[in-house]
Amino acid sequence: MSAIEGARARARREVTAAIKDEARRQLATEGAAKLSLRAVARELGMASSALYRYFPSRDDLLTALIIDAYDAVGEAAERALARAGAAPLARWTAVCRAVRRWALAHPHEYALIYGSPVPGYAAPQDTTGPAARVGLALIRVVEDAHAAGDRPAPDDLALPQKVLADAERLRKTLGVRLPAPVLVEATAAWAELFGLVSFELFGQFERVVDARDAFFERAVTRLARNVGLSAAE
Amino acid sequence: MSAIEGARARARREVTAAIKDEARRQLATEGAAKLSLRAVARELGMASSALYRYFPSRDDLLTALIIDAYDAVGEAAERALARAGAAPLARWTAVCRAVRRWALAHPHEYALIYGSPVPGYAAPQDTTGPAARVGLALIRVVEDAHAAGDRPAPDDLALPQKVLADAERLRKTLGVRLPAPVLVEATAAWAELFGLVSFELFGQFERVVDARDAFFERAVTRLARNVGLSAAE
DNA sequence: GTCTATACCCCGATAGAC
DNA sequence: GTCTATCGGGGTATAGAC
Repeated sequence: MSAIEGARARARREVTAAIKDEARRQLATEGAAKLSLRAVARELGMASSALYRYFPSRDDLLTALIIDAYDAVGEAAERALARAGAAPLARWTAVCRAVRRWALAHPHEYALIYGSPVPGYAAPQDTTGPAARVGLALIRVVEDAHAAGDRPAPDDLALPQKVLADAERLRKTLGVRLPAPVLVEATAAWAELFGLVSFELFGQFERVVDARDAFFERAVTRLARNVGLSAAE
Repeated sequence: MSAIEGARARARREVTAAIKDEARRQLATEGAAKLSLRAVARELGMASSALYRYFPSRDDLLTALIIDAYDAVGEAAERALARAGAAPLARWTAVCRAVRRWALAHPHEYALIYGSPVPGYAAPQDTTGPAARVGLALIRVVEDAHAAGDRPAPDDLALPQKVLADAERLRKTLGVRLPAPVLVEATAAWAELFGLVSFELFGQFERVVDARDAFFERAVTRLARNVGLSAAE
């Protein structure tokens, strides 16, 4: 009986995976806005109505793809961090590079999570955890460097009360051990990192930046400096 | 005769404008990927086939919307610059603020040009001119500041040959009078600025950054410093 | 330049048989 | 859990009359 249950569960997992794989393929050709259960079913040789046993609606399939994508880029970032050495700048660069590499390898999944919101689709709460993973990896790098000593953080810019309040809240909810000004700087660097990647992926660098690898390297080194990690170590 | 021609031309311009207005409205509810000539025609009380006299295909309408959007944000940036005073940092911030303000006021047009590419749509060459306007406004700020003296540009980061070559090419094609390292830094700041705006508009700051205005202000001040503009002046 | 009509496609979601 | 059939929409694009 439990063997049968196991077989059923496995079959269900496999079909679910096949549906998501095909949906990801269609993300590339049609885009998230036009993701269609019928087209997925057609390609899989199933009746469209059968898919509703796996995903109760189109939006649920979309949600699954979004969570998977956040998890994939988050895992890429975390693995890069685990493989990196001890030098703070090298760790920072490793995470940034991993994000860009994943994005270049999965442009349509990247667009799904970091591009324009899909009209009519409202992200459920379940995506926020996976969505935070890259940011947390970056914070961890800065945190470690900071814990290892010195690094007075170039917080010579004015820091308004409200921004400070955000940072303090984040410190608590995420358990970050980092001075608020540094956390603010890290948050900005997080957004700016994705600005670089998005511009490259979404075509803004066409006829502007050709040496993409080297340009990116240089830019994230600057971002590292903004959060208090210097090259000289 | 020429009065008739004038009337005809005016009518054509007006209908064209009405089509684009309605299309922009639909951008908001359906997104660029689902922009539909039929729906536009229906809303305008025209037969769908009549629209083909104005835009030979859906993609041509899309192109018109894209060019308009680039021109609108570009003009917002340029007007902000024209109104700004002489202080380099203030000028930089004014342009950044204008971009963000326009984006917040026109989120769907912003998504159209800075969000995920529309699948199956290939941007024609005509968009590159308008697309460059914001970047050029930013460069002009740095250029003026640089021409006004000092500002040794913190180019203490390594600058590979290939990146230098890109910068030199840009210097020539755009007629920029700026040392290559500074131009590289400005290009990165340009992408990073839109990273900040996109994260805010596309929902990544949800439950992360609440004090959006102040956070943005602080972040673009940092970007200004990255391109060699300091607060102390 | 606008219309109707048409060819030929697409979709999400559900009902009910097996 | 899969199917067929169905409801009730949607779309691009063209032909040909006016």
